[in-house]
Amino acid sequence: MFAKPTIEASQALLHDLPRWLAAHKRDLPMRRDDVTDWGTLVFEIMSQQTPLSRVQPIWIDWMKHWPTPCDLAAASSADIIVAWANLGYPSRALRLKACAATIVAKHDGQVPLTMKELTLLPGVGTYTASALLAFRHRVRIPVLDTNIRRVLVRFLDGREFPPRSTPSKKETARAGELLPQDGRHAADVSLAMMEFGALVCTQLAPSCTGCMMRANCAWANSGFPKDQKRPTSQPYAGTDRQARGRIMKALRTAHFEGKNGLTKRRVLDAARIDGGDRYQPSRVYRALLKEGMIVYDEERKRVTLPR
DNA sequence: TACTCGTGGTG
DNA sequence: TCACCAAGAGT
Repeated sequence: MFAKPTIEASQALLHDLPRWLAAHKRDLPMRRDDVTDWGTLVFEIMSQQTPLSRVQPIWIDWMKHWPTPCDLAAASSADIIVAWANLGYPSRALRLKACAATIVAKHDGQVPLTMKELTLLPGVGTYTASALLAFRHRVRIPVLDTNIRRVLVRFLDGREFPPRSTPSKKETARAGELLPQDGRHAADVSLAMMEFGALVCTQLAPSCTGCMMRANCAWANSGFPKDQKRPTSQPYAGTDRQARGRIMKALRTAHFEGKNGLTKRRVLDAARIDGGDRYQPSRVYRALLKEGMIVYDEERKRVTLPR
């Protein structure tokens, strides 16, 4: 299922790709050496399913306001959700605050540096933990994001897409075995594969013409076979997610403008969208309350972001 | 395991 | 125009 690289393929992955990266590397403030562990962790969580171009300005502003876990743990949830702005999946903002609180409570304010401790933090999964250890601390550990997985299965296995939505143990093991022994070099290889997947070996329209990896690419050498089942794309228009987004945007705007929340009626109106069913507004409203994303003030009769 | 969780750019 | 996409995690 998961092929080992040939000598030539290994050479391409371990030497050609890092060299390519050096020539194409962007000077991102999130990658600078003086960024703290916490800054890196914030960046990785913001980057989950989110384009870097959208993350960069918000991350810069965010780190000025809340440079340490202690700062964020003490901040208002409402301010945090407003600062999260249009990054999407705003539950990540609350998880990031919970993550900060856990680091303060259980790790004396210092970001822990073991896979076990990291993945126990709210919002931190296998990818985020390994990315912090590899890119910030040069630990030799496989980093399997969607780009690296796609690059590896195309280049080594001749498949268009990874077989599962989440990496199996065998896939993770193969990715770990092919890394160079030196941690610093290994991190360069991972970052190069990630960037290469994002810029060249893309999901929809890879730039295979003139690709520097083509000679050893198993996918190219087998004629670019199309995968039968493509990754499931998620509809959005008319869904609960869109309705939730409308509510959160209305409350972010109200909070930003200094208003004391909105009436429940206004909130339910905001949730009415084309394609939604008649129960959708109240359904998503209740869900957001339950998740702690919004709060209802009984006395003032106002819906607000959580304090 | 499969499903749910936003948002705005893009070909 | 609109389906598809972008450094995953939680349940």
